[in-house]
This record gives sequence, structure tokens and C-alpha cells, in this order.
Amino acid sequence: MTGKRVRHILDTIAGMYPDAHCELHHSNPFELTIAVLLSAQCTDETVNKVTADLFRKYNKPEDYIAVSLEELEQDIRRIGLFRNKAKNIQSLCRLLLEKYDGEIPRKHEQLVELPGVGRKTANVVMSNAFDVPAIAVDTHVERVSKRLGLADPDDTVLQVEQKLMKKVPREEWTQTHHRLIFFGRYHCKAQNPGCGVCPLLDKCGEGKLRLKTVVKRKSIK
DNA sequence: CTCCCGATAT
DNA sequence: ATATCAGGAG
Repeated sequence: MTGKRVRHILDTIAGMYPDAHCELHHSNPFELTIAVLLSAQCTDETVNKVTADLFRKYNKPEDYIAVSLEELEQDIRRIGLFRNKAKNIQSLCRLLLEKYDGEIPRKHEQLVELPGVGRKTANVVMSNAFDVPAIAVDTHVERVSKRLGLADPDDTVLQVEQKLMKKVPREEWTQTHHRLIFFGRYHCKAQNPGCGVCPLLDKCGEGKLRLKTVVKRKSIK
């Protein structure tokens, strides 16, 4: 993996998605944290549908702990994994009020201590809400990075993050993160990736292999 | 590693 | 019917 090849990949996805951005609706760091927590194993679109009403009903940490656990569970039910997430949100809000005066902290070490907030969510909050360069490795970033050879197939998400940070200039981390997500979500999809019309096909071993398989299937029929 | 889990696409 | 979706905790 040469630096020139990395540059070519970054420039190509930059051309495809010049203004890739966070698609989770939010108006402050607290709302962003709640939205990202809710987004685990769920599409952004579904999260936005739920938070549209949720953020109208709940504004501050106090609001989330003022209701019963069961009521909050019902308010986020459509997201899935709602029992874990409702419990985490209430624990998160109590901890914010106890230790941080109800505000979302800025440091990575503080963020990952929050209930329901892991490394990926912490990186999203840091980069999107506080403008700290970070590469949050979600399912799309992991899949795309491995397909394009930016990481190895057996790498953990942490290893993928470290390899991307090493290969991508720091000032491009956050934007690259968003472009990799857009590329994975709208083009290099998990089930039906658009290999046939992919500008990175010649740089993608899996894409070529995948096209052969498709041709084979067609010829078998 | 398993479990949590409803909505959507294929 | 099955895979997948901006993961995290035990």
C-alpha cells in the first residue's frame, strides 16, 4: 500500500462525495451523543424519525431521568435494542449531571466512560461536535477499508482506525471518515456493491473477484 | 464470544 | 426468509 495509492483512493471518494457530512439530525453535542448512541445497529433514517419527536419531548439530561424507564423505552422502541439504549441514556444523563454539570465532556477518556458510549461514538462526538480530528470506525468504514486494502481482513476495528490514522493526514481524518461512510452506504454497500460502475474497481481485489462471480452466476442460468 | 432488537432491503 | 443497519456491555 503506497502513499500514492492511498492518495488516489482519497481523491476519488472526495470527487464522489465532496460534501459528505453527519446525517444524524442534532442541534448540540448532547443531542448528537444521544443520536449516535441510538444509531447502533440501526439506520440513520430510522434514528432521525425517532429523534424528531424525542428531541421535542426531551431537551436536557434532567428530562430523560424525569420519566420512568418504561416510558423512555416506549419513546425509542422503533430503534431496536431499546431496553439497553433506554437504560444507557438514563445512566448517561445521571452521570452527566453528577460529574459534568449536565454537559457532554470533550476528552476521549471522559467520553468512553459514559454508559453506552464506546470508542466509535466518542470519536463521532469529538469530531462532529468539538472539531477534534478523529476517524470513527463503524460498519461502513470497516467494510470499505478492508475491501480497498486500506486495512487487512482480520483487523479489529481498533487496528482499522490506527491504520487509517497512519495513512490519512490528520487534517483530513474527519472528512475522510464521512466520505468513507457515504461511499459504503450509497455505493460500496454490504449486499449489492456497485462494482460494475466503481471508479476504484481497478484498485479493488474484492471488486474484481465479485464481478467474476456475478458473471459466473449469469452464465450458469 | 453472545446478547440486545425493530425496521428495511433484497 | 435472511442480511444488514453510523455498537456496546458483560
